[in-house]
Amino acid sequence: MTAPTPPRLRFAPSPTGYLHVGGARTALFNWLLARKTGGTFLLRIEDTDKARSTDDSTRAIFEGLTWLGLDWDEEVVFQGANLERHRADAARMLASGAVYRCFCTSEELTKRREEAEARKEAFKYDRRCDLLPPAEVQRRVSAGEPHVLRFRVPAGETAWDDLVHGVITFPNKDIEDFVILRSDATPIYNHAVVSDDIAMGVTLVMRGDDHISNTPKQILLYQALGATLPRFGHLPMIHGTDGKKLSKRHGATAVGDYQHLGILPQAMVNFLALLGWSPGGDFDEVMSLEQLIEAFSTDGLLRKASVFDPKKLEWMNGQHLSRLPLEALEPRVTPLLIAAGLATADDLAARRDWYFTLLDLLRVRSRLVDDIVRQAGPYFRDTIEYDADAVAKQWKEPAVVRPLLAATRETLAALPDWAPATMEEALRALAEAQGVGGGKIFQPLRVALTGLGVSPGIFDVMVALGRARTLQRIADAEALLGTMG
RNA sequence: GGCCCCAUCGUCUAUCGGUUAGGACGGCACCCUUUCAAGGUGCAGAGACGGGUUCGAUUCCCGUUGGGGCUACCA
Repeated sequence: MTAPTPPRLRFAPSPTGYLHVGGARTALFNWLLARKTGGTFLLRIEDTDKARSTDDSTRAIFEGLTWLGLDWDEEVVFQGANLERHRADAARMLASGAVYRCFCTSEELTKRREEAEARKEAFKYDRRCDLLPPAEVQRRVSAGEPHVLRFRVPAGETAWDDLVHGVITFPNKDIEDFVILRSDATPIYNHAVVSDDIAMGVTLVMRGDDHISNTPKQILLYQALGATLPRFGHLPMIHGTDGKKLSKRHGATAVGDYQHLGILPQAMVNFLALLGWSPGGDFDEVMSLEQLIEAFSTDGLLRKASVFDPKKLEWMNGQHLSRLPLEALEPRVTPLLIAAGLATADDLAARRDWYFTLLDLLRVRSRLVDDIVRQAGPYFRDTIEYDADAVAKQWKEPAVVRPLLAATRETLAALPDWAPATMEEALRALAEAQGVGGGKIFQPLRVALTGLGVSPGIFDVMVALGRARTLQRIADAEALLGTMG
């Protein structure tokens, strides 16, 4: 036995959209394995389709990976920059006889394909150009006739021991002589991938299930190029709730969408990791990136496609929201608070302790980062808005509520200190003196202080608000109630 | 159509031949409680079907059915 060499892994997205959650999960598994084994995680942008590739997409991929915390170890490789090597590799295979020139135009091919389909036959390139006499090939090449390079698929079968599926075998007769170089001398996907993976020294190719049928072609290419085969592993797809491949019509599918929805990167990564992978046995599903690395193993990779459940993602996010150290949560919330016009960076920095206490209060009742911001208004604004439903329910009888609030205000104003225990004791005593239950005091008070029917515990609210503002809010409410009676 | 992959509660999963088939999300009920969350407890809910192999199959094999992917001079 030799000591296992740490693998060189890569994530190779094409910049034709945004970073899809499926792609993000593929990247994550590659990254986790690299971090777990001391291997190397590489990033390659497959921009050979110039018509569809955009700089925006490339940027979205970088931003998405960075947001998720998936860093890559070497300089990003842009596939488009390797054109000359792709051509040289193709030329080598032409020289060795592994590929041949094909003069069939795509129009002809399309026509033949349609005819075959009309006859309900499976279309496969018939190798007619491989049968051309060498002299004719020479003549047409000299005449400058456009042509592609096709790989001559040998007889036999192609198989590999897939990291997640075990042995997968394809009879070569089912693989057509595929194009590797277009007539404009640019490489086709499979060829560019193999050429680059060889050049980058990739030893383990982990990618989506949808690439299984590309793998035998790529293996043939490795062999024709005389290169050492990497290990292959095919991850199951992620489906929408309807069981179909996740796509735009399922709603948010880009990781950027979730970032904007208020999902934490920790939660996204945690959720994605558990889609198609399980550490096995009993375990706490809420895990940090570090814990994921620790627990990760290719043994736990599943074969079945999984359905993306936004509900569970939200739950997962709520868990992370509550468990994250406040120092780590703060930078996720602060920009949103500032953007909402509730506070300034200086203000928050100046009362950091107060701010952290408030965050701790609000995050328990939040699933999304935005939920925190949505609840924060009453603690920052000078004036509050009254929720109509809350008013209708808790201030139903102004003539009763108003004097109770006045008594509450006076009781609070007379308190020796501004501590929850003191407040509770005094207000419960007040309730008893008034012959009402605590709720009759607390609920209208909540509306007076926050304008809302729901909030953190009322004493926590008063501490967060401070004595002056609390008393002022109650006085404001009394005045408002006076106009309602 | 051809080739390939897949198959445990609605969803994510545990189980590596012997379990009352366990957990999580979601749902429902209850508890806690000044509201809402959080938390706690409980309930409902699964081995697609048919053959084998075996003393014994969710688990191994074959078939059927169902789902998915690929089938370009896209990636």
